[in-house]
Amino acid sequence: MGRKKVEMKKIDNETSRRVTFSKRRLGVFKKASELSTLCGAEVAIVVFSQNGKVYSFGHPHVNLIVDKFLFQKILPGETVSEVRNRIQGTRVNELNQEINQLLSDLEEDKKRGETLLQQPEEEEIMNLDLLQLKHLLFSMEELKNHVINQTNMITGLVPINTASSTQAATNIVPHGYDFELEDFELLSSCLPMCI
Amino acid sequence: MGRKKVEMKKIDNETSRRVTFSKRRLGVFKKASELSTLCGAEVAIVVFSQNGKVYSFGHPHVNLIVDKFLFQKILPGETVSEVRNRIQGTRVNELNQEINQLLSDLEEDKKRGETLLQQPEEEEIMNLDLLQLKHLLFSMEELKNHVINQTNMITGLVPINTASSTQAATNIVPHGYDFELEDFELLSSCLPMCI
DNA sequence: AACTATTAATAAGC
DNA sequence: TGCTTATTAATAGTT
Repeated sequence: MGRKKVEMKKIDNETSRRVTFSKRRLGVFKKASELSTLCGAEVAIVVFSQNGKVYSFGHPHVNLIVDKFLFQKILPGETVSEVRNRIQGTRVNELNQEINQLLSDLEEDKKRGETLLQQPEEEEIMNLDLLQLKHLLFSMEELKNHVINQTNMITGLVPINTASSTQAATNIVPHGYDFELEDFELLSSCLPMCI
Repeated sequence: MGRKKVEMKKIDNETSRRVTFSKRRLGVFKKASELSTLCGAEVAIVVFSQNGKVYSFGHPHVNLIVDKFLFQKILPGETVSEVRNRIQGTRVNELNQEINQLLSDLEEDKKRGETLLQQPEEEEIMNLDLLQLKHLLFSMEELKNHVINQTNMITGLVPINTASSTQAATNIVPHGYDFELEDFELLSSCLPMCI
């Protein structure tokens, strides 16, 4: 949609890549807001630039929608296998896989004969998430205690001391130990499964 | 971009609203995939239709990016207050708030003199998230034990029995008790804060 | 950051 | 739901 038709491959020139990123990112956000307004839908978008800078958009709010996304799969009284079965049949995964497939096919076609230099990108993400998994142990202890304490305040029970459990978590993972990737599921895949 | 310019307000006719939703949703996904391809960015989109059906898109993958989004804020050794300060200055929130503000303003303008019947929508989401917060207690226990057990398997320590902690969580929340909204932060706001 | 020549998305119709 | 076309909207290249 401009002076020239653009090839659907990564833009080489860094300057024009940045400019295009800014323009199109805003474009996607605008389209998303229109979708939300016109159709009464809830939309959340998270974008990471190549430099790792994050941009997000959400209506009514990113966090609300991300929460809903992470926990929608859990229904009261549902067993793990029931959840798995239900999720298998959802159109989400179909659509997602379909589009990712199309993307991959397209990229494959374009890359014939080209040297591909942006391979390590996905691995970096995995490593980043793994690093953060270590923090998850602490996070979960803290969050759990927060929820428990809030609950107890409402129900009038005695609050639980957070110090002990945090200490416990500290002892579980030897400092400096690096996890193996295949031993963990990612949080967003794992959390909804654990009922 | 069609035979007629469309007003930026919710489409009344349900049939055409659905058609537009399908078309534009795909449009947004396509734009997102192009952004990803052209600029080497990572993009995740989650859309909930008015009927609560969820559609998602992500490159490299929705879950990967959502994880990264939830946990990006935690850096090794960073304290809670440091995280809070750093997040305050991030451009994410600025942009997000800016666009949500524009959206709100636009809707406000359009709604002058109209009866607004879609108010309860946001409240529904809140209630849904609250319902699921109850499950969070169980989820966290299970996830914690999963992570701990995996860790112990690697480090050669004795695995922990998951039954007892799940039982403990069961006792904390009296069955049928409804939490008060203001007593909880949403998961995606809360988790990254708990170091 | 603004400006246009073009392309791309899509509203309406079938 | 899918295809077609008149039109509008997004944006690539330029300044």
